[in-house]
Amino acid sequence: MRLTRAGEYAVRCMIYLANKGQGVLVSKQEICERAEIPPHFLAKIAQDLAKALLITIRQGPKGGYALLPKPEDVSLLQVVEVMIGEITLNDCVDRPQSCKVSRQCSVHKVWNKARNQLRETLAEVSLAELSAKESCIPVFPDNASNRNNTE
Amino acid sequence: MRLTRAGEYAVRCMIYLANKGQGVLVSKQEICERAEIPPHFLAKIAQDLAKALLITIRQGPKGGYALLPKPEDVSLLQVVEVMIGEITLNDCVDRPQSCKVSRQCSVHKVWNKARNQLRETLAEVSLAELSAKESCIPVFPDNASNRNNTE
DNA sequence: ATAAATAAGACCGAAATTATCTTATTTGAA
DNA sequence: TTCAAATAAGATAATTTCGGTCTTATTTAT
Repeated sequence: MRLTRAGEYAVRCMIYLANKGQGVLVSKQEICERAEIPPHFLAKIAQDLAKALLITIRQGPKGGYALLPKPEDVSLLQVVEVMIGEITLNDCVDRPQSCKVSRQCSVHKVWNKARNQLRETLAEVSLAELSAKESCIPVFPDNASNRNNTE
Repeated sequence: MRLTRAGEYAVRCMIYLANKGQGVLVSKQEICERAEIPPHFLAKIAQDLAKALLITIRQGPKGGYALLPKPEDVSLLQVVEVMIGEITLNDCVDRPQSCKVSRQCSVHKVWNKARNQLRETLAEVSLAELSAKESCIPVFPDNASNRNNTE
């Protein structure tokens, strides 16, 4: 019960882009190197992010990725669920047929509460907040196009 | 990011046993049939539960499983974590080396909060509470050796 | 036109999951 | 005290998911 690598990479990629600023084009190569993501793997992840309208992709020379919405409009939950689907924690919560009396089931209720809390916690935080603070993704001086990070 | 079948089966088995009452021996067969668990799979799960001192196993004719602690002393979290290990949600939370600056990382902090909340929610509820209410595990009249369920 | 850069999706190996099967071992009862 | 019932213990196997790579196509700056 843990986030997949794809989910982890997607979060790193999005924070890196958020750090550059909305709409700022960044080459795939740069993202891969700085955020330590296998190039071909990022390509696949980026396609999912683009499909979800979280980034735009530009092909050709000088191509790359750019954050589409404003950083404050993208939650951690959004990014994660684009990659791993909606979080349910328990089969029973997702598929009523796997549990005959799901609505009344006491176990179901606990999992449902846990699930709502988890999604809420991840939904509360935006890319803007995450990239403003120190994170696992290295921030180089030349990246600070839209925000200072002097401390 | 969801509970495994093994975890789900373990919960069902424990609730079934809790319904019978602490120390009441129940045959593996009965549990399998009523809680719909593949027999050989339950055998393996039971070994883990026994190792964690949540049940006792009796071999031979008239053998079976019995709940070892009092139902109110076993939380849903305990049962789940016996099967899937300690819940961490994110690699970064579990293994400091996977994240260079884990302690200061803003993403890390969110996952850590989410993880603590999730574990807390699962820890709050005991087998006693779960088996007292309606659940996915069928309760037959002859099972009500220690509690009535007339409504 | 050409070369650079990414798209799209097939492909693949490793690991985890979800079992099942086989061979002990225990134990109640004839 | 033997026999059969019931579970233990661990090997094996099918399936799915994960993590990643590879190939071919498409886009686009120069």
